[in-house]
Amino acid sequence: MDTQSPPGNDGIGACTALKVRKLARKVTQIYDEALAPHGLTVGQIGLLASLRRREGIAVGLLAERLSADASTVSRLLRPLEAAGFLAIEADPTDRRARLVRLTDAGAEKRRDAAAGWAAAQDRVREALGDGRLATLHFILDDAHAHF
Amino acid sequence: MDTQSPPGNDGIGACTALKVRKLARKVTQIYDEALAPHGLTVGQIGLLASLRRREGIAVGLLAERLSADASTVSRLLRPLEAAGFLAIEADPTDRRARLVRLTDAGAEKRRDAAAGWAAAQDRVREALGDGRLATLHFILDDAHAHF
DNA sequence: GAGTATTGCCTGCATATGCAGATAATGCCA
DNA sequence: TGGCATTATCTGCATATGCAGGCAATACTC
Repeated sequence: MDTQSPPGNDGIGACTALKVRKLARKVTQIYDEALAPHGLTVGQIGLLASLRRREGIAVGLLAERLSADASTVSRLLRPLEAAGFLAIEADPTDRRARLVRLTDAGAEKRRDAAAGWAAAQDRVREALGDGRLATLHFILDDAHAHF
Repeated sequence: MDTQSPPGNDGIGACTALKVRKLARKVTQIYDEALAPHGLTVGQIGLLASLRRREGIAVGLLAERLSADASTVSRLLRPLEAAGFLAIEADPTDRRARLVRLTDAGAEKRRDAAAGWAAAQDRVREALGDGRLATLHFILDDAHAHF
């Protein structure tokens, strides 16, 4: 036959990766749209949320927390530093490391943007329903624990 | 307080977008690694799986099926066409449109790479378990129906 | 049939993302 | 202490991805 598998089939129409990637594209749009008025993306919010004001965190550790590549994080920092939302300084005890911490402006921006984030979160919650969303989170957390 | 929300909290640690994106990055790696010996990425497999040999499909319709932007699809086609896996020709009835169809080589490559795809799929299945994976698919399909 | 709106696709621009390799600073061991 | 492995980060390269805008072809309206 010359047919591709219809969705729902056990062929590639049931590809976990494609389904997850598709949802990732979609939710990224939803969150970014809601956050656009605040001038942030969902990735940037996540990054700001991983920082503290007093204690700086090394880029590598930050990458680990975000489950992203250090080089990716390194570049994500640039615009946020330029915007004054975070400060980066060399670790006095290890001059290879650069410690990243939230500035007051960053903390304010984070609080400020939380409303947009919550709106997006609500929109997803409404689309899926409380139960489904909770289940999804549970499975995602579980998956992250297994990989 | 100056703390970021610990994971699992109702703060940004519970961000659906970040969780989904993180999993997308992870599964992409798993599938791409398994497909690398076949010279394909998971996105390319998905694209090939959406094509037929006889009937060409317009780029826009293809993009719609893949829930991706037409410009993205347009560019994804390039290397696959260059590799001879798909053929693109102008639609005789509408010269704006370009019809994409699978070549014999493309069909063979698709069959060939199916093994790698299945291996990745199995790896994810093992990590999550049959039940969780089925539930995840169900929720993802449901989500895609709601957005 | 001319003028306008719509459609289909592509290119330019921008971000996200990861890998491999380069650099610099540390750690370790003879 | 010299030399080598390790670590932390960054840069270059590549793909994925979307949006805005541009071009060409088609459809619609009067």
